[in-house]
Amino acid sequence: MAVKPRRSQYEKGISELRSMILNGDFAPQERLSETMLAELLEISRTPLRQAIDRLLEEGLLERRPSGGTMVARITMQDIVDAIELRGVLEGTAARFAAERGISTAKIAEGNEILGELDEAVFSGSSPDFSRYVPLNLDFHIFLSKISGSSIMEREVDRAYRLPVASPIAFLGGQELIPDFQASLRRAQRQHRAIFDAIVLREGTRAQALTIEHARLARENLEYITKENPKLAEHVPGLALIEAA
Amino acid sequence: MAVKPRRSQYEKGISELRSMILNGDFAPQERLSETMLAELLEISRTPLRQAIDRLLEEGLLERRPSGGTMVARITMQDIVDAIELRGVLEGTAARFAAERGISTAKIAEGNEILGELDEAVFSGSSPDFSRYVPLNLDFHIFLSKISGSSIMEREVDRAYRLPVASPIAFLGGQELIPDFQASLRRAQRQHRAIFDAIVLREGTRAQALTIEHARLARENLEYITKENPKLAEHVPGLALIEAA
DNA sequence: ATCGATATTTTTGTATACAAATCTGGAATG
DNA sequence: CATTCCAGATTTGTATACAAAAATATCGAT
Repeated sequence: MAVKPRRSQYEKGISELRSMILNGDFAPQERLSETMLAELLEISRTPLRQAIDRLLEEGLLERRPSGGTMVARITMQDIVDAIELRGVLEGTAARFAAERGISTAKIAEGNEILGELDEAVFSGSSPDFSRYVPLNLDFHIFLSKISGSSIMEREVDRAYRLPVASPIAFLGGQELIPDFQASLRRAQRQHRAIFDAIVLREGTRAQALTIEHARLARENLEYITKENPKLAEHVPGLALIEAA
Repeated sequence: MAVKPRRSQYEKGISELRSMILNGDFAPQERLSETMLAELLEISRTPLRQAIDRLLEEGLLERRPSGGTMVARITMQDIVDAIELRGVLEGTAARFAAERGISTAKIAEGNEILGELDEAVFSGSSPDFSRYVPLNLDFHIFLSKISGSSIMEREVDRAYRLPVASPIAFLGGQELIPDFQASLRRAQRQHRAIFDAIVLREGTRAQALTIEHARLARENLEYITKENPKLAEHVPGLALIEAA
């Protein structure tokens, strides 16, 4: 781990500041001074300010009325809404793909991913999380790509960066959660149904299935908050939710 | 016009650079050097770079593979997609409003705006554009506000900044276009239908009507490109569309 | 003349200095 | 004792200097 990845200070600022925020390193309402942050992250104010601008865009930071920035106040409702929004955008991408049609090459590519996901989920006695997680992300990215719209592709990608809305947000420490095994199997059946609808050019169905698929994340969210709050530690960003 | 509005260099950079891009002041593929732009806009590179970052976010600028930035290549399909995306987001906001219900105060506020829009559109012998345009924007902003979701409000607002997707994109020089008068009357009837559905808590209907409402912009776009290309000058940004 | 290697110039990324705005604490005043 | 106002100290916004990287030009060899 001694290797320094040699990325720009700006990127370093974004990713380090983002993980500090998600980690709950800053008190709510606390004014974050630029000089303090620059010292903390060991970068100068110029790239730091770029990083701050970006995290303001993402909604992780908020401008304070008096000037200056602070960690955004995120409510449970915001997360539910962000998940729904992701579903709507992914659903629109799926509808576009169905309406516009996809090439046989893309059909093959989709079947390839789905086949590997089947392997990961159904082949052993219990799902293989470490294989599932990257493949699941692959499938979701694939969905946005086959929309045939660079605008949709960009906006779906952007929705993944909203707090706790990413399709892998709840999969981080999930090897620890036996209760989520059934959820994974359901998810994979939904993946197949979505792709099936797209291939059959059934846009409305593809869209509806995709929106419903995103709501699995909401179920996971509700399970964690109501049944097993200890798991919240494994979901980055869930810690900073306001008590509401 | 001697008064200097005393805004920050950063905001000045955004708005001036944006209008220069939409104006077609830069050749396609042309590499935009920071020093050149800084000189042109009479601001230093620091706020200029912030402005560039912002316009990259908005999709008006693109990073060149070799480094540096250039004006984004926007196709007609991108604009159609951006309009559809706006419809989807506004439609989701309308669905949220219907599903979650809105207060009687908000109902009154909506009726207020709709009443004034009726005045502007139906009272005289022909619609009053100068009154219609700001009221129309008011109604659309109102829609996102009553969604009850700050996330949706933000994302709808963001969609308005996508190239030529704003609900007022085609209304700039519209007093010159008699053919659009009927379109305005249809739009206002749709406004009423959307709000009616929201008040009646009919989420699916509100959503579908709102998406269809956005497609009026697509009709206007098609009219301009196919029937009356000269009008494209009045729609900022339409000039830089690739010939496809 | 063409290609490739090297030198020169330009361009971008980062740090830092400075100025304008804002905040904070406390003294003076009612 | 509360309030207003001011001075000092932060803090942010902007300009600029410098270094690293990239692009471009130059020149020589084939």
